[in-house]
Amino acid sequence: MHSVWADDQQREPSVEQPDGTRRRATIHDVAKLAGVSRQTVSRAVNDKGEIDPATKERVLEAARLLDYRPSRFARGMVRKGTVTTGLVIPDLMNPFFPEVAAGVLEAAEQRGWQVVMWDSRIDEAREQDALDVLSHQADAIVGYFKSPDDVLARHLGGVPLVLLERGPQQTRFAAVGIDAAAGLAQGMAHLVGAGHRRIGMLDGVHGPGPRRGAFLQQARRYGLPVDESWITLCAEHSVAGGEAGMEQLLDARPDITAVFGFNDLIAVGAMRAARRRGRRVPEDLAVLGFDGLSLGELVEPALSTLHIDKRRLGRLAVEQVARLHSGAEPLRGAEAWVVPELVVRASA
Amino acid sequence: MHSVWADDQQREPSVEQPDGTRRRATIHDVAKLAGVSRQTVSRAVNDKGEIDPATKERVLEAARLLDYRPSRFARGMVRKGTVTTGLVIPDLMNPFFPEVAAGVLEAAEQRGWQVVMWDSRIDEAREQDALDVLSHQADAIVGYFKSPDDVLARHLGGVPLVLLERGPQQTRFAAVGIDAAAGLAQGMAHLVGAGHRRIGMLDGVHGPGPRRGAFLQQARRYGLPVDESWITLCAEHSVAGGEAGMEQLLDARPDITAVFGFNDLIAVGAMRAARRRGRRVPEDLAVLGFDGLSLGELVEPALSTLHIDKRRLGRLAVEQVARLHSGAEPLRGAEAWVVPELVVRASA
DNA sequence: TGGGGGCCCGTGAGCGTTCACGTGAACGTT
DNA sequence: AACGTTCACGTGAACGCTCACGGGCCCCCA
Repeated sequence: MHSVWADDQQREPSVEQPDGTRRRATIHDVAKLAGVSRQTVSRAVNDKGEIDPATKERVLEAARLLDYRPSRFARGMVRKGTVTTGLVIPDLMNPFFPEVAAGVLEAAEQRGWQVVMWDSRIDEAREQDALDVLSHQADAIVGYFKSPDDVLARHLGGVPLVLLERGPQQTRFAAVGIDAAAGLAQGMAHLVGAGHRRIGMLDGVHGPGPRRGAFLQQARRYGLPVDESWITLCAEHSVAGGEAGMEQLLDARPDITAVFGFNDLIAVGAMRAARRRGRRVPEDLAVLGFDGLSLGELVEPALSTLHIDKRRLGRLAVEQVARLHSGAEPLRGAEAWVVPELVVRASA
Repeated sequence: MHSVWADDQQREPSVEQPDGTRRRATIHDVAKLAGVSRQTVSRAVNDKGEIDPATKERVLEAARLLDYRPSRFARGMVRKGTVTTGLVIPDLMNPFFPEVAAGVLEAAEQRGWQVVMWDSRIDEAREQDALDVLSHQADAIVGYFKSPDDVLARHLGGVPLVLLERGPQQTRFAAVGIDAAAGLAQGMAHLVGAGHRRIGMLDGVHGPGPRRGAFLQQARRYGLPVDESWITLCAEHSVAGGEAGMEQLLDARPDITAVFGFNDLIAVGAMRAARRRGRRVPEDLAVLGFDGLSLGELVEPALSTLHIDKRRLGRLAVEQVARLHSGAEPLRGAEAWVVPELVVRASA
């Protein structure tokens, strides 16, 4: 069976107007061409009952001829219930975020919601552009944002927002967080248990955050000779960033025996840089990551890491949106946190 | 400065109706509360001119009180120009696709378009669900689809479609393809140039496609003792799939000296399986991938691969959409193809 | 022969905005 | 004193669709 659709859909506008310009066909155009009323056209395209099969076919033929497609706006006006949420991701190249996105998409699909996605590329200005646009087009927004609360509020225009990876004390918006403290408790226990006391950290670009805080807290707890000077900032959250950071850290603290990376990418970079400097991993230097990317299993040696369930993070965020949407109180505290789980492989 | 927004936005509906139920506030509610006309409210929220600063403030205050947000549907009705395209990705866990998506998002953002995303998870039914939904909500759709043209057309309802990675001879829709032939010409030349003649292939789940075709063509060209029996299908496009496939291929053809993987993930799996079997890579077995994922640089040995510019692929797809949208002829042939580039690293 | 009940189909209203006007007041100009 | 201008704001219409009706028509049974 040859379908007319596939051929006709390539040309865009379809109805000639008095002034010569072309315009998308409306339900009225179809009705006129088929010699019926708008309502009958509506019945045909939405295949509801109460229509003669013959006229239905005639109407559909007319619709095909005019390349008619119902306006989603007009439809949305009268049929309530299409929910769209915006999703703002900082960096699609970092394998962490696609997985979070997958969780969001999965949960959204289950609820019959749609997700319009935006890549802020770790740029604060683009992040605000995202808000400006999405606040007009979405019923709620979830995502990663660097901007402070008041800036967000200004660009939000009253649209509900769910922040990813911010603790309740860090924002007055609804949020879904990662329990860095619980994660580092496991991680540091493991490192210390293996005899390490001189432990460095490669922190992310944003500087002091929960992960660094938890790291220092654990260091104090075990009485390690570790303070801020054992921490190096990486210029970017990538393997290259980790390599550069590690070079720097090794210069500053040549005597470290273990290093904790802000995320797996950085940790992998750290391993590479260390080996280039002639240090064996894990014998001379243990490396612990954070995130649990699947690429950690692929590198040599396999990366020990604090694994977090990224899909769950995304699903939780959608859950939060649902609560805001229904007027319920958003989850606060432990329910809205995902706690990392130590995965011991070869690197530490 | 304390913003009212951030607090109020948490509760959802706002206007009490005669029957007791609650309803989202409309521009009319705000107008009534502020004691002005709809038009003045419109002027205030869109901050256009011709309004007294004092009344503007009064109106905005009323809007805040009612948690008023303009309906995107009503707006879309009267203000034309918001373009939304649907993006259907088969598997967000495969690092290849997020990068394509990044290209799509980038190009869409430049044009001021929005992208609603859908993860079909390599499921043909979900793929059609995606079409059913997106055909109602998007002005065009781009993505990966397994379904044949006529099925697609049936679920498309006339919405323009741009297929990713299908050659012009494989579909009557607009498409953006990968020049597998050109890629494999480089790849096989390299392998043969290194002395290999017994070359196997780990193909993807979908069976015979352009990559396999090009592989066999090159094998014939060089007169290699290679036919379909040197090809093993992998159950999934993942490292695990590649490992399993490689086991099988080594059983069937223990004498191969090189193998070409359908994609990098499979190729990495192949390397791992081969090494587990005691074969050194590349000395005993050369491995060549396809895709150019950045994780290829991270594994041991680093993966040689046919690199493709995935972002460009995404950008091209948006370009195609733009053409369809403007009524122009879509790109056909070479302009709509991205050609792989051989990147020689350690594995081959 | 009248009336009840399916079937098809059309009509008006309304969804929430914005746009193109129109209006009245205040002010300055000749 | 009459008139044009500017400013601040309001009024009807239109956007494209669906929903709740209402109205013919034909058939069947009393």
